[in-house]
Amino acid sequence: MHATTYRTHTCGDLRLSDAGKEVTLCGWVFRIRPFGGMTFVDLRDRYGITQLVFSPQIDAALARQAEQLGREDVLQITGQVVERSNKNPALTTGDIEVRVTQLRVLNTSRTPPFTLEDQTDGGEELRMKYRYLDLRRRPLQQNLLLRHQVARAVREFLDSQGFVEIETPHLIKSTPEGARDFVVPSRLNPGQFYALPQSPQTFKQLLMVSGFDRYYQIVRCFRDEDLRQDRQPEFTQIDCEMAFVSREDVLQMFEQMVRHVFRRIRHVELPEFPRMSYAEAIRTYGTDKPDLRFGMTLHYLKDEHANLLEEHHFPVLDQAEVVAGISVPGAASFTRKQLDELTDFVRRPQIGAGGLIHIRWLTDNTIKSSIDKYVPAETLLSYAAKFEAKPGDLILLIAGQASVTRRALSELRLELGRRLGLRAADQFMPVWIVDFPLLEFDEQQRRWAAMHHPFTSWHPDDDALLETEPAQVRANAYDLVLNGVEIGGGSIRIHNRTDQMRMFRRLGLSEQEAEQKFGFILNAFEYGAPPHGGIAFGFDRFCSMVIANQEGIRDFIAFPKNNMGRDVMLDAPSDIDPELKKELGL
RNA sequence: GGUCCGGUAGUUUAGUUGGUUAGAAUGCCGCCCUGUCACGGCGGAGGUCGGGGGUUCGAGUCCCCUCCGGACCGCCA
Repeated sequence: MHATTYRTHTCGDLRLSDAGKEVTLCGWVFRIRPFGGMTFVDLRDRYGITQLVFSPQIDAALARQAEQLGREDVLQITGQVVERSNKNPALTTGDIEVRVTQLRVLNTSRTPPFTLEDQTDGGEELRMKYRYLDLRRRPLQQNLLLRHQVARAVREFLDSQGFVEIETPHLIKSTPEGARDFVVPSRLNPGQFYALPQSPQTFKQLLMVSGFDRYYQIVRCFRDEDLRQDRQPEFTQIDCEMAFVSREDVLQMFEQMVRHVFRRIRHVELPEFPRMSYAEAIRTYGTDKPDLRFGMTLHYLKDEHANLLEEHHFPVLDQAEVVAGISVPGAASFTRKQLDELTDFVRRPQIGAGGLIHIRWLTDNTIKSSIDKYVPAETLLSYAAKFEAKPGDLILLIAGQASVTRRALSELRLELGRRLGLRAADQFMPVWIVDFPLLEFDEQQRRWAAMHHPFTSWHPDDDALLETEPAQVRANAYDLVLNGVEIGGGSIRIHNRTDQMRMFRRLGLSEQEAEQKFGFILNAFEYGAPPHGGIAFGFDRFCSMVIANQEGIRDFIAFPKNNMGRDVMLDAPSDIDPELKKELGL
């Protein structure tokens, strides 16, 4: 199948049944084991590794030549497939070897700056600089090969459901709202700029207006914001939109798509996708992207609505807006050192809790707590009971401002889940988060901003609240969360001019601004726009979850940027020719 | 915009309170070795301790500035 004028087989092809054949292989020298006289070479390509034998008994001159080969030299060899006397069960080709009779060095290699083993000795920076070498390593090859399979499975499913892949432009118009745009100067229109799309959002809505009632695209998107382990300035979305659908239709369709991919790639049947409201997620997990692989949910002694605390004359508790915590099963035996570490963890500036109160409910039914000076044991015991705790459990409490406390507990829960091995790499727990708030108040800009995006429709029951109680309006939006990672999100869209204008007005855009920035879509809505909605998946994240159940995405992208948005291999971004700059009117 | 961690042979790293010639592993080079598969044995070369400035009799080590990398907060509709 992979035979060419250069080779008859790949390095992963040959089996015992091929013994006796004369074959020609091409590949890279992976490891070389010279003995006096005979030399073994592991020849590698993306299909596998085949052991070559050079021996004085076959060709003395060739055997001497083989001793001079270096790692990563590119070879073409011809020889006879023979059964091995010592088989290697670790290799799929381990039953055979090739006794080489002809050797041609197609190209030599300098010694690579790091080893190309599965566990490389290379540091991050070096591997990025020599990305093409890093990509020779098996783990990264596997990632990219599987990424290709994920994309295939996605297309296979969507094609089967009548979706049409349509390309949309990359040179578009900069719009307010959302992330910072990357811009491209226009030579033909000096002083003016295109923007690169943050997503094809408005185009896919226009395609709905055009009647392509099932659209998708695996498409590059660009956002000029700071990077993270799971965020790149250019990333790939599975962008989807459907006309004549309700939220239920969209959730059903894409639950099936995700199931299909997991079946194809992981041979895993996912559990049913439960639904959870945004409010419930925040209350019980402290986050809108809960990891449902384990429990340890949040319990409240005091919140915005109720106070179960007694008066303790202990300001930390008495003055807190929220007092909440989690019960850690079997952790009452944690040492002082472990508890101190957890305290430091929640007090880190990024998390910002004031401190951590612990209540250890020992197996002899006694209580040991950091606050037993202030709170009597029987009261602590009654508090512990509210956490569905039992003897042997550790209760960790945080008191303070509501949002900070919830976030700290959410992070603490994940950290403990990690330490206790509750976040299993082979377990997948999806959940749809629904009923997000439509709007959130941007304290810096002193205005309301769309939580999802400004084209999201709202719950009909909340229509009257848009102008009066914006914080109370529920969006017709949804996120798909898998093991604590947001892998997709979407909404049912606004599809008439009147409501879209109400939204823009709510966001503080004047009639003129709305017309100038979004006139094209407002106009389109006046020509028979159908009800529609959709979803977009972060394809890189989706792949990293499907393939490895991990959050980082760089190892699933062939040529990623570093955390300053630089391509260290190309050394981009860089200065441009002053002449070019002049032509562009910069 | 901010916080934290790191930068020492090609590579990954150790380096005590500031004190003799900066140590190891791996890779590389040479010699030996005919069944290894992380082959093995012996030997060798390889360092502007990221850069600059300062403190000191003396700085890899302490201080200041700076560059680079990583993680995170803000930000990411």
